[in-house]
Amino acid sequence: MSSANQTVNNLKQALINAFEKAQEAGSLSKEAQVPDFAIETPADRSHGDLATNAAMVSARAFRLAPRKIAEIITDNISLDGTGLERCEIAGPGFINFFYAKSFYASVLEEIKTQGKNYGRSDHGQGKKVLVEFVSANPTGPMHVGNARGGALGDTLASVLDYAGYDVEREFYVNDAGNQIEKFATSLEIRYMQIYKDGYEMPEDAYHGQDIIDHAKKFADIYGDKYVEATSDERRKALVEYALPLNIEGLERDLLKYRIKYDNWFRESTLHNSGAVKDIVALLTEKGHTYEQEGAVWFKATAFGADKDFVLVRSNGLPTYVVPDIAYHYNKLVTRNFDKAIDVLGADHHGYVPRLKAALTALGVDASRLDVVLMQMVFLVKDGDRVKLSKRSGKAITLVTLLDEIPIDAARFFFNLREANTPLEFDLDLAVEKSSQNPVYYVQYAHARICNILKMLAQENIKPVDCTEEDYALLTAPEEVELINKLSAFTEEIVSSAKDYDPSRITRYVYDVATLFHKFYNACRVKNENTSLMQARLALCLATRTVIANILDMFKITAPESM
RNA sequence: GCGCCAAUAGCUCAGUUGGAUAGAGCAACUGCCUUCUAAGCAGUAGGUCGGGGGUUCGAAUCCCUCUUGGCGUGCCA
Repeated sequence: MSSANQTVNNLKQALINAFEKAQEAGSLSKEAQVPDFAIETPADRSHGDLATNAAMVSARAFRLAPRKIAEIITDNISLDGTGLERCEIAGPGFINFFYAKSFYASVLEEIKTQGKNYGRSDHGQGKKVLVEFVSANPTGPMHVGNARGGALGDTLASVLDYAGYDVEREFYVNDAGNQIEKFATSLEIRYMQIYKDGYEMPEDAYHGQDIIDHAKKFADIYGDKYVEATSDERRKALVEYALPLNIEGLERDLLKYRIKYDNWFRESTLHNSGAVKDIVALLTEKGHTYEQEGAVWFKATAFGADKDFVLVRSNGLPTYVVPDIAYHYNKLVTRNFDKAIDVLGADHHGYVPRLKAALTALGVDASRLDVVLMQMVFLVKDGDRVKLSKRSGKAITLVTLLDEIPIDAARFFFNLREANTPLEFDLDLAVEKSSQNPVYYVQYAHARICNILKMLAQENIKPVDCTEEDYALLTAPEEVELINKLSAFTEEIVSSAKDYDPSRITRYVYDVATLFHKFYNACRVKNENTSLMQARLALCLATRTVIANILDMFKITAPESM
């Protein structure tokens, strides 16, 4: 447990004790129950390091003015052993607490001891979590939305790992169903166009250049062998040729994006194993389906969804939802993950209640499925939005994007905003090597620290262990604020994991960098006073550890010089 | 029509789950390098938190309502 978290717990207990003591002494009514109160860090740090609203929220219960209660509490509280030094009453009845000097020393010692593990916690209790993200259609190249999903999902998985979950990353390959049929149709027409006239691409086919390229290369290998074959044979051959290439391509491109999956889960396995059919049978067996106009419907409204929906079309083929249900059943029941987390585009939001309804009907606790919805990405170039269009085949692909901007920048920028808000991605800013570019700003802080160490090492000055007295010399506001920030790291990760929101960490590391740059400008590390210099070196090392751990979590490089 | 999400400084966004004087970064202006990286720092200016009601000690935050925008509401995925 981190020292910051420890201190909060200590304070909570000390406050509870103070209430009890005051009640026993008769200063506060014995009948009244102490309500839940909060301990937080004040927005304005000059108010104190920690604050509680305990007096305010219990005003009604004790029928006393908040400030009066605050006085009684502060008279009765003992801060011994809490890591806090003193407290004072302020404003409408806040009680503000100030850290003891030893707190700062303990933070820096803790970071030093834990090193690469600083920030990790057992919050997740080793629960098994499956994070599924990107899962782009293997029928074509990935687009910018997939790039956001990739950065978000991969980083979220890392955050959960840090927070103590047992995490697996998974890509769901839609290698079956209607989309593959459409893929086959597109390939077939492009292939036939090479040899014959009169083949037109339907409006809803895939019009991208990649389909034409596949058809050409296929023709290079097999020539006109499939022109006279039956359409079924032709389509099968084309798909068997092109699909594996596409899937390899996805894997290769994502690897370049520094994303490595534990599993590539094929939709086709669910069809082959009979799992898809079983879902329909199971729901029917339980009496949750009915037939109408030749189709099999699921009574989703009985399980909280807004509408019933079709499971099996009148042509006998299942809709896309059935394999999806089978897939999530597989995640939560067959493979028994405690949690399944899906990172999806926000246009899927209507589909989530339906999937959950089906899981509920199957007797699965649907709260074990959490969906992170991701809003649209707008690419901005020269101050204008570049409109993305998937249909035209002219959309900017993930590969093109990564050719244009550094991967470090992409992974950082896509985690700049919380998932559920539209994201403006400034292409000009992402390539800029200046202070305006937040990823450079953070990396620069890391490089600066490395440079200080390097310069001092040249003068044979090396970091040594510090005593409490050495640490106690860190009293400048810039030093104190930086240490405070570093102490909050573990809690920050836990919050980020709870909210499924890696962007909290992005902002956090930016704040750390800011506070470091301020410290750097205000306090010279190299110093006549050896004790002070060593204490500041320890602070530098601790800062570097935190920044490096976060960049590692984000799979962004931490340069030693820039 | 119904449902989900959003609206905060000129722009892009935070706002610790209802707390203290609403904060950053860009853009604008003014300063700071003979001393560890100026890819940095300090400062000035910028606000009817979309509008209107309500809840209470206290609201950007919760409830209602209206306005505007995005998305969904397929026997497409």
